[in-house]
Amino acid sequence: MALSCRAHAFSVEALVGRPSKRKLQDTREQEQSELQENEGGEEEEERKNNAAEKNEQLEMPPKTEPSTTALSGSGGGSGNDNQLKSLKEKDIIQVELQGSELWKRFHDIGTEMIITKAGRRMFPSVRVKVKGLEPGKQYSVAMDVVPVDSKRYRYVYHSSQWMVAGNTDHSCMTTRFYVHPDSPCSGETWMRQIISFDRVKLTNNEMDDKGHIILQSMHKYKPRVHVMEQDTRVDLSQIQSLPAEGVKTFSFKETEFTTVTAYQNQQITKLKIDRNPFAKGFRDPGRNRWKQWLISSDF
Amino acid sequence: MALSCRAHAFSVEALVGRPSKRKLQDTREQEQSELQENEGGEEEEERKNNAAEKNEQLEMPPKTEPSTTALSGSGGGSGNDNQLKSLKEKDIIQVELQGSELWKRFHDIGTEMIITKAGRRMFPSVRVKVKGLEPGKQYSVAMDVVPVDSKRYRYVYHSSQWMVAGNTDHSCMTTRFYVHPDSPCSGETWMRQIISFDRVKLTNNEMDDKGHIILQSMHKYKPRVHVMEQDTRVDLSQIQSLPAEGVKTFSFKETEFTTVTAYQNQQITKLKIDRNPFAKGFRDPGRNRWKQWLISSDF
DNA sequence: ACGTTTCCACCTAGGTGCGAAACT
DNA sequence: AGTTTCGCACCTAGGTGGAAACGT
Repeated sequence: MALSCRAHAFSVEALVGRPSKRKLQDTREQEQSELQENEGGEEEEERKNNAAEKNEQLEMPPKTEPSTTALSGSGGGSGNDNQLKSLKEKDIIQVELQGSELWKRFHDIGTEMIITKAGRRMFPSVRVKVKGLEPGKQYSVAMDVVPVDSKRYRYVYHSSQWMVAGNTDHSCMTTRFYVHPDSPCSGETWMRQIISFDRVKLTNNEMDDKGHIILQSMHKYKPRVHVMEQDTRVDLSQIQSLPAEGVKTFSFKETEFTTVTAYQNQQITKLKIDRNPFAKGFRDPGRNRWKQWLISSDF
Repeated sequence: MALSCRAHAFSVEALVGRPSKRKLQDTREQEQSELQENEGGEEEEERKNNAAEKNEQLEMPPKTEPSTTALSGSGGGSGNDNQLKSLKEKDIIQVELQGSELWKRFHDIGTEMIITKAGRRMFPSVRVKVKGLEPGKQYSVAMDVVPVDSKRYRYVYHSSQWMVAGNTDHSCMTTRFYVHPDSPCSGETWMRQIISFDRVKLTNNEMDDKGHIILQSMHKYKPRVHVMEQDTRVDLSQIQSLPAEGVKTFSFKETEFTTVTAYQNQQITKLKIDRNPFAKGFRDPGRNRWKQWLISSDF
């Protein structure tokens, strides 16, 4: 493996599968506000290649909640609300998405993320706050991106909508895994700071050797955040799959996105330009002023 | 303490003192050059850049040694030569300074490092290769900067020399400690890469809260590299002092420097401008061309 | 047609020494 | 007089989307 100690992205065959909690599908919106989609780590490894049978049609954009928190009980599956409330908050690992307002604005339009051969950052990026860790215990925090379904999508301009255009060819799909550079770190330190995954890069290059997360274009994905107990002395730079135990997984509906190599929906382009500091050059007023400069100055 | 998990610099009261192994002081330089050649089995790969060296008109080009290696026996400091030679190389942690040619060129003039309130990087920066670690074991690698003596210095222009100008007032001296961001990491991974401390910043602000290394201006210092066995589960972000055991410390004579807030020796300035990519704007040819631009163009 | 790649102007972010000003 | 600070022009390094070229 050509990854250096801090390359942070690793192949995880075992995680390829999509979420199989189908009965949550329609209630997912509420879960976002109450408990998000928490996927208990323990039973993740057997989810391999459940083909996505249905879900062929697009869904209506969900209504947005102001802030988003995901809880994790002990076991795995999203426990129910009452049960969770009966536990002390300290005992429950809780992950709160930062910047969820912006995420929701994108989500309402239909978030698109550009992927390139060299690797492209996400905007918005995944940023979370964690609560309920044991202060003295060591944890690692990681992120990956998993398919939402096995469909290929196509953007229909005249209706400004994404339509199913076929099925995924599961050729060389290995899910990579970005370990947050601060890992491992004490629960106290993790909880004191905002955990940002802004350096994560997405690529469509299946041969990528820079440790970026490999995705297929024109597919729907969602990022996931994993909080891992680090009591055993495993070297994260070496492991090939998630530890079976002591892993809590969180995801947020509003962070779902469709991969593209060029933006399809112009509203997305506009919002990106408007909010991403690096795109400031494309904000309107006085654009192309330099051309007039060029005209008026002679060499 | 306001340090985040990866701020990497920590107060270490226990390390405040100046080096006490005085008998090694004068022989250290020989150790450097002798040891780099002995048991010369597998360190041949680093000989690449010698030919590319262009020598400026400055001082005589020093007969450049390709690299500088320091060995560590069992104890804390640099063990003695004979004893080391009797051990197998694999059992000896060995740290080789990268870029020692450049360091030596600065050293021959009298290296100066600028320190600022906001924090200033070092140039050259400390970069090392480590050998002799146990591949599977976990290590952390750190750097600190310790006084060479308790003297205050002054640069005498007409003789181009640094002269003792008084003694240090040991007021608020706490040695800080920069833990390499890859820590902790397996010996295998550490040995596979060049370990660079180029993000280290030096400051003269005793109140610094950004984790930079705090130094006093007009004093002589030397950087040290520490290789720490990480078998115990200590959180480096929390510790206040170096572990007593399992730490090997290395330093290199040619990395000594004098702290300044503005360069004193113009030969140092010239060499910095010549070699530091960020100072390219001060390299001579066509400098100030933009002014003529300004004159010929009218607004 | 449609999707991808490449190059580019335009940004952010931040590391240089300079030189004037300020400090002591 | 010797040091330190600050704003600055000039860099490196790299993240944007546009637009044209390039597949397929």
